[in-house]
Amino acid sequence: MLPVTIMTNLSPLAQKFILHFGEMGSRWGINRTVGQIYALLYVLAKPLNADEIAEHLSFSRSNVSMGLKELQSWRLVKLLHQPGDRREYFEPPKDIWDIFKALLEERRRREVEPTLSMLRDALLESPTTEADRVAQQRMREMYDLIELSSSWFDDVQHLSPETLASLMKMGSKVKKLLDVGGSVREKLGFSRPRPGAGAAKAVTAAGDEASPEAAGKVPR
Amino acid sequence: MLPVTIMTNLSPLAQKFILHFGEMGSRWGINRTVGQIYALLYVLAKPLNADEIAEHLSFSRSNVSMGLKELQSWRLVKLLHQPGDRREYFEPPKDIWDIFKALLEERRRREVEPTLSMLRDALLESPTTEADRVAQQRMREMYDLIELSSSWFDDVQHLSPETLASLMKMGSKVKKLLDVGGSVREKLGFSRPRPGAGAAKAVTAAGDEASPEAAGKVPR
DNA sequence: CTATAATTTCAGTAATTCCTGAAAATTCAA
DNA sequence: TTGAATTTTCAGGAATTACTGAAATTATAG
Repeated sequence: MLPVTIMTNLSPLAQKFILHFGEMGSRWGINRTVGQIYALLYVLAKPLNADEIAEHLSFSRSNVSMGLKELQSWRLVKLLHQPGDRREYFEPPKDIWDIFKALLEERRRREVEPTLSMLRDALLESPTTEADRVAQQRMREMYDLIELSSSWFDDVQHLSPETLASLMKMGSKVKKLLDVGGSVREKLGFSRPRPGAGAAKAVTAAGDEASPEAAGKVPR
Repeated sequence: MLPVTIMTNLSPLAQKFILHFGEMGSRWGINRTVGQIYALLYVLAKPLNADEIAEHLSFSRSNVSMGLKELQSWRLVKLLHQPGDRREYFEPPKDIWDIFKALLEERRRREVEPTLSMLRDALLESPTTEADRVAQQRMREMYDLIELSSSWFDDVQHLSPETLASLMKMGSKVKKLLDVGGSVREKLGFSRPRPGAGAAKAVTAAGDEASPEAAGKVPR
């Protein structure tokens, strides 16, 4: 383990960063190679072609090719060309917020959408036994929560980085906004939960019944 | 692959759920076994002991033991005892919100804390070359963003499920609260960003400089 | 205590995932 | 077109991770 990878032409600082991303890769659902390629592009902050990457990290050319494909599927690197150079160059989106959003979006798509879809199917079946009735009850709790947070995420994702940053800095203080008298909230149209936008379903725990059109695809 | 696992005494509905969690396990950073054990405990909605789990899923007893240890480390199952029974029983937290929070919390601890810590170290070093100066600049952008979202998460995590659900249902409408005249915001003490609570640092992109005490451990 | 039930550890093997080099496919300048 | 430059594919071996059964450890009823 840790096969003393030789990284040519990289400062100790950059190496530390790259090795860390390699090691964390497995926890993040990408492999060592992919993590290191991404980290390299990120710290060097300039477009590199596949040969340069292979050279820096001592990976085979084909490994780099596969890694870049993977990174592109995550939308974590973009392909570009240098004038007068036939080779493909790669770099991450320059705004870190774009990277952040791409990461969360892709993760939801791969890690939660399939489960949501499975749950939807399972909830459409008619339970025959008591055990299945209980099972569906549990699945509905899970479905409601995932659906709620998923569409919340979908929603705030379109805010500008500045707005998002402001909201985050407020932290749990947003709670107080819910507490201020109804006047402000009514003005903003909070009398019923999130009208319009085909989004969040009712949360079982919170106990407020959704309006018919908001109840969505899964019958209750 | 898919070794036609025989699951004894489980309805097709439960089986579908369990198999899905097994398959998704790898994407979620746990393995098939662990995913299935969790799913089993979740759908059956009653405490089971290790032998029962092994029986249901056709796993070896030792595998179940390891899987349960893993699930406990994620705080996704709790150990309990049945009166007059010496064996250990397991069940997930009954409130789905607790499960949700445990999951996010543990994920942050394993997937982002180490990176934050690595970045902190890297930012403490004095860059010698221009390349290192650039590298540190990139690392700082990453550090600021992760630190911001991480402490935001830390913050809202303590809200009650009901409050969280309300906020989520508002979705991007919270933005409007930021837009209403300064009067309300001043009342709530938003004149400077998140005073108190040792939390969010400045966001480079948002361009507002943090006050000295908010700048935190990493010198700028 | 002792005996037995229950759980954990761990070495060995099975299964999976990763990585490489060689060959195939694609692209594009001339 | 042609052919050199570039990228992709993929079979096979390397490395890693998962799983099992047997042995060791721990817990507790008697």
